[in-house]
Amino acid sequence: MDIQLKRGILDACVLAAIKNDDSYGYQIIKDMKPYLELSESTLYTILKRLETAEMLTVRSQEHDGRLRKYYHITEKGRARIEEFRRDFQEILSIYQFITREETENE
Amino acid sequence: MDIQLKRGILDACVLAAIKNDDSYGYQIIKDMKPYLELSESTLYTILKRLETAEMLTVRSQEHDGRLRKYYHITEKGRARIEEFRRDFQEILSIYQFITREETENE
DNA sequence: TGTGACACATCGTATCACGAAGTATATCGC
DNA sequence: GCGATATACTTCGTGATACGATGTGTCACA
Repeated sequence: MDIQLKRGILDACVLAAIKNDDSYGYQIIKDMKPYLELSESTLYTILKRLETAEMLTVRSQEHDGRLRKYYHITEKGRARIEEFRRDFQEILSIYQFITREETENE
Repeated sequence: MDIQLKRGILDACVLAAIKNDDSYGYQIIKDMKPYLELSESTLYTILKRLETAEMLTVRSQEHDGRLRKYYHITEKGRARIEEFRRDFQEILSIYQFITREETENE
């Protein structure tokens, strides 16, 4: 998948991954894998950014002697998903523009 | 529109704007305006990049005493549009993932 | 004992959209 | 004739950001 195309959906995608249940980095990667592959360095960068933007909150919790950081979506985060949904409607009309075939003899 | 989301479609969009007929910078901006606003600095950067990538060719031509650079799409350019079309199918399924509502009581 | 899964972190790099500013010509109103 | 506006292309600097490489540490299993 083209990197530039990926860029636009990553934030919304990560937020969507924790939309229903809190989750942690490693799990998020596994959940998204069927749809979209992303490396750990990329994900943690995104999570940090979303935290700074107050779209999610973090809580550390030990699990089998290993640290896990659970991420919880905020209202701002949900709003971000909604914004993505709206933007995507525009994208769809641009997609039509890009892929339309020239009809008749103009 | 979110810049990151825009990034992914810009190249394909510009190529689509010259897909049927050769065109020049100023005209391309006007044609795309109903779908997508972009500044001159952005467009010319993209055109240069697409030329380097051999997705289009350029020919200078004088018009009313002013220089115009006409851009012509190549086979590689058309292939790029096709690639976009394929990638977009993936994007659609990710869109489903992002926007799906949790059903029943899980 | 070592290999692989789990889990998170940091650093450097390359890509890229865009605003700002510049150059130059043509047209139109006053 | 003069200023404003449209046409047309260019260059520079900056900020955002995905990702590979690399590192830290734990746990399970053979």
